[in-house]
Amino acid sequence: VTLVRYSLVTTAHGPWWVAWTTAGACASSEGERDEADFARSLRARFRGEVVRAGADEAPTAVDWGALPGGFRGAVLRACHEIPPGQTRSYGELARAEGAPGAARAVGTTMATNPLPLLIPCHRVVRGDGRIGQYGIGGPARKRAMLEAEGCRVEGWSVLDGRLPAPAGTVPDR
DNA sequence: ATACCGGCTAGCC
DNA sequence: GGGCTAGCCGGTA
Repeated sequence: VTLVRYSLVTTAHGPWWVAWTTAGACASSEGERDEADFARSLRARFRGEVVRAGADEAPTAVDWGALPGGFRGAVLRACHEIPPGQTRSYGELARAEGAPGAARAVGTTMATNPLPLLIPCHRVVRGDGRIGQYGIGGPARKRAMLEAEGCRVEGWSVLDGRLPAPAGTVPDR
């Protein structure tokens, strides 16, 4: 019987719902979403109590046990390590997992990211530098997020995915 | 088993 | 640079 708490947190990329267990964050959703809808989805996914808590209690740690394992879990962990202001390509993540042809599967994994922002799937772009797709808000949102983190972007492409994050770059979440 | 489906890529105009 | 194609792979029905 797990206790899941949740709150609406203010982030550098707007308001987001975040839910967490004692181990860390376990679910997230865009802040525009209806609260009852989010809470309902939590009750469907996790057995036990779901209660609202204060935003200041929201963790930055991830409850990896509540997330998918296997290939997807490994890719999510790799994505989690991409620093702000940097990007990696779908193909790079695939190669890092020893599955060099699985770029497209990485894309699918990003599209079903259970913790957007905390697991920064917006930092995963196409191999040719183009921004690629983004589930919530589309490529325009993805571009805005990358720019907000200090990535140099021209048109729909990132110029350098490995620039060090400028001073004052906002932390994850 | 088997047949799709996708936040992709490499190759070729 | 752009546009198109076939190939790719993990996940899901």
